Amino acid sequence: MRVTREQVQENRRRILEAAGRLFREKGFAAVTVAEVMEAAGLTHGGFYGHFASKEDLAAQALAQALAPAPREPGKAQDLAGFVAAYLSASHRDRPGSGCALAALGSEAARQPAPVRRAFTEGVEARLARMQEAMPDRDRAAALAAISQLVGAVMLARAVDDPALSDEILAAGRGALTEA
Amino acid sequence: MRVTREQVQENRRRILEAAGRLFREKGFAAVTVAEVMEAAGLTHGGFYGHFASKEDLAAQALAQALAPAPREPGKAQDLAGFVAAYLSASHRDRPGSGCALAALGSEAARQPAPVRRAFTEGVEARLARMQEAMPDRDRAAALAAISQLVGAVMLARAVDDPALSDEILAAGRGALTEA
DNA sequence: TGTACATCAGTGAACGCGCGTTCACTGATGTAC
DNA sequence: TGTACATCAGTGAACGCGCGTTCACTGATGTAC
Repeated sequence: MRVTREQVQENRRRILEAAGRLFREKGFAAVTVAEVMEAAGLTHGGFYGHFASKEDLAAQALAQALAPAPREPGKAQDLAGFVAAYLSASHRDRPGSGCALAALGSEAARQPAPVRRAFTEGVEARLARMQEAMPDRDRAAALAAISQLVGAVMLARAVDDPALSDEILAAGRGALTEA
Repeated sequence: MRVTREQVQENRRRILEAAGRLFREKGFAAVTVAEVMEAAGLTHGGFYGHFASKEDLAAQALAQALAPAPREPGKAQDLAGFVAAYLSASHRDRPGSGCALAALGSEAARQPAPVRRAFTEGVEARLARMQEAMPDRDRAAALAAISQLVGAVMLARAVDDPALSDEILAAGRGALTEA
């Protein structure tokens, strides 16, 4: 059944949103096209009307997931607050709505070119933000901070010992706060 | 054709070695049992004589890949040297023989229990080593250093811009050397 | 030590299943008049 | 504005393929005597 042009755009948006969440939760390989479409409230057959392939979806969903959220104008960069939120148990426990760099980092290196491109642009966007939040430090310090954040969340998620997981997050907060 | 008991052990060793390399290079999902067996010089049918399942192989291969290399006795811990080697282009470009934490980190969080157990033991072993290399710092500092190292290599591999990739590694070296 | 037989590691064909992708069809939307 | 028809987004069955796993078989090893 045909659908209004507005509904087409809304459906596309829902597919991308569901894909972004599912990829972050389960990884690229474990998510199926049918699963994404079902999460978006559609059937799998219509998928190829919106995207050329699963790879195309992965690249676009990653790009959207990593697109910088529009910053409230006038709101100052708050490094301490950002670090606390990033290295929180809540972020660790909700990868689906969290940072895609930490959720998909080691998988991204093996993805086809468009996916790596989206990932790289995400790193660059986060770098720009981090530099704004650390105006008295150089670009290298901002890059190191991003590595620290991403590495800590990734390890905190992978480890099966809750105490060690909490310790990893706390250690990251300590390292980035004292610096 | 039956094979000597020594050959059985040698074959098992080769399967684990090939699996450890392939999993780090391609990730858990992208590696097939047949591919591992072929890399070990065998045919796929014999696999289940050695391992209960692909998951069992993943857990054992990861445990072996993360087992601490026997340290040369008397050799002092050299933090600067370790950091330089870990954050080198050579390590970045050879995941198959590199650190499994960086190669499989974000995927490990979604693996079944035995794989996560092996990963966790790997983190603990690296933590013990790192603490020996940083005798004047506390455990949290060692954990933060590991997060920094793992995060930097992971990002350096995922990014598709060689200059940015080099920059990420250099930033990590700077952060861990000045501290 | 030599021999006969039992064992069993490895082989390769086959099975079942799930996945990405395709396609004929449906029926509501959009448009020409 | 109303009507007839063309368009096309979405549906769901089907296809092809690759993968994990199983299994009957082979033939060299291991062992009992």
